[in-house]
Amino acid sequence: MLRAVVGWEPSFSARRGFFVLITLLEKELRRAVSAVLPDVEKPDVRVQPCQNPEFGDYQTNSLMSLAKARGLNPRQLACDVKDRLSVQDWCESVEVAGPGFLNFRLRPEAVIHLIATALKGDHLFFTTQSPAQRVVIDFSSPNVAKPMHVGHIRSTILGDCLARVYRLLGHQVITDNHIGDWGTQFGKLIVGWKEQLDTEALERDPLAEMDRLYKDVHQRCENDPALLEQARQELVKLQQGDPENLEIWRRMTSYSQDRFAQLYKRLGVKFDFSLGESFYQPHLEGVVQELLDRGIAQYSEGAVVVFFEDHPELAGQPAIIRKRDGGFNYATTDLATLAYRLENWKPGEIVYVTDGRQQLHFKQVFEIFRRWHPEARIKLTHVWFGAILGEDGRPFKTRSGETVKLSDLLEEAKERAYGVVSEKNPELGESRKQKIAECVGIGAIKYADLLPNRQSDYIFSWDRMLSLNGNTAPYLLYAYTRIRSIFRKLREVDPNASLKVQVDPAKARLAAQEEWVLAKQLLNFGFVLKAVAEDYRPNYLCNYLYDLAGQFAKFYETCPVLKASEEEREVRLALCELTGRVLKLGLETLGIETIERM
RNA sequence: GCACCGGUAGCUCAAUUGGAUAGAGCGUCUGACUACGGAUCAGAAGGUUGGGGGUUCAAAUCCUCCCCGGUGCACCA
Repeated sequence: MLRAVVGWEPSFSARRGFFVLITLLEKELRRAVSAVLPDVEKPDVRVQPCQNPEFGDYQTNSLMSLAKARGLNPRQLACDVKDRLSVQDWCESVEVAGPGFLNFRLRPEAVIHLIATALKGDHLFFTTQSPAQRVVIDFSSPNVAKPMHVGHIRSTILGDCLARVYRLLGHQVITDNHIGDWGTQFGKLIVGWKEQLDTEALERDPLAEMDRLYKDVHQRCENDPALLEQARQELVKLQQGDPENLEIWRRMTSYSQDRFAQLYKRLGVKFDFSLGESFYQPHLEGVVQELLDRGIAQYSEGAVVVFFEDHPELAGQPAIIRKRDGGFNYATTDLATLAYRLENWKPGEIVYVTDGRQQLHFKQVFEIFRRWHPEARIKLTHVWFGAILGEDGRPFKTRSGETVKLSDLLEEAKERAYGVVSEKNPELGESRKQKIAECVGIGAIKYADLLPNRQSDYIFSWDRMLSLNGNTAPYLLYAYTRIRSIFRKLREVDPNASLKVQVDPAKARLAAQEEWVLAKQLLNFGFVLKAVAEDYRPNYLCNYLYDLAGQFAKFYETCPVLKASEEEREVRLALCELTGRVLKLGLETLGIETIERM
């Protein structure tokens, strides 16, 4: 590896597919650590960008924890490892700093090389992960006969985003919408349907009509035991396969699915499967019996229950898998679902995206499943999120106190975005304004949802999410349109300019500070995508894109592109082009569509 | 009562999970050549990270005890 540098000739060809310098450095560091400490198996070494450019471009802190764990002098270890490193292809210096940091300073040639190869389309600063995994992502899960509301939006947007990230990184993703299409609510719904269905209203807005029926019967049941009993009877008949009730159920499901499909289309969300709760009904009896047979479950107070007395966190909180009346509940369904997925799809991981209130439920289900299938090598992950609150800090509701329907929310987003676009850019044609409003409005909602740490509650604010300043979808979309505008203008300024931007790595220089900073930010795209996948946290990507857009804005202010000399223009156009590509792909990965003008 | 999650600038949120000087936006104040889209950019002010104690080279982050808030805890999903 050590060799004289006579004209810079990268050895990347020997490492095809590695376009993330951090990954290369980590690999080389692991090799060096193993050389210094031969008994360390697969050392856990992580490299990250320096937050303070004075220290360098990348740093590792891992040697200090490694030294600590082994009672070594951390600074000495850092020096030893440094001596064994051969990273001169990519770094012009490696320094030991402080108690044992290792700081790397990148060679400009290496950065230029990555810029040039990215322009050619060889990569976009990330690599697919290997080995590829098969991942099932379970999200959205609306209920039949109820309108989707804000409660579903985070699951839908977060789950869709995670699916996109995993796919981008080369994993095989199966998305499955576990629709709530079976359960006790159908007793009341069928009573309402038979008694007072308004067919016109049903045609107009089926979910609103079914919601009305349910609420009406539900309310009357409060002080009408006879009606409640009637609802129970209808439910029993449905469960026993009564043709009339089954037909009503089918129609309700069908109406709901149509309506869900409209919303998903508007949101750009797709599912590979929509296997609802009803799909698993035939399996539930067997699940309970098997858990009883194996001694995992037992009878208690007439119900079938699983206890976790030896489990510190779950002790005293049993899970019911069959009710005293013989009915099953959602724990049973989730267990049957898990078994089905394991057997038919053989995934390496299943990710459940739901709100935080279901934490206990999934802990129980996962624990039962591990007892039931101790041999299964599968990672089960509950990706949970906090609530959406109104500006008063209480659960997000309409003025009249109703939950906000998702379709209304999307429509309002579009209207508000339309207002902003019309004000800023009144000369645009009507259809273009409509298109922009749709993109900006939906994008703003999605972005506002993905930006906060998913585990915290967040306050929903139209003004903030639609602002053109700050960390918002409109700001990022605007940054993208400015880039596109440069390329439109380029053809006016220089009709002969090639549409395909290229740089000559031998001649190109990142002379200005702003160019250098921007280029290095581009390089970190892959690092961030990986972090998003590891922690199931799209907000890392949001923050990365916001930083990228901010660094582009500074570059744009200080480095003229079209007015620059030909030599300068080449590399600046390259930075514009690649920033545009990363912004576009990054936003797409968040589920947000980009536009050329706004 | 038990369990889980949170408390960071006036407000809304970050902080690559133990790293170097805790960062953005809004709001407040001051600036920027007629400006490749000003829907922008630069700068200032603003902090004992709820409080105490501990662990160590290093703590918003880990341990412990309090205070405050949210959520969940046997037949709804």
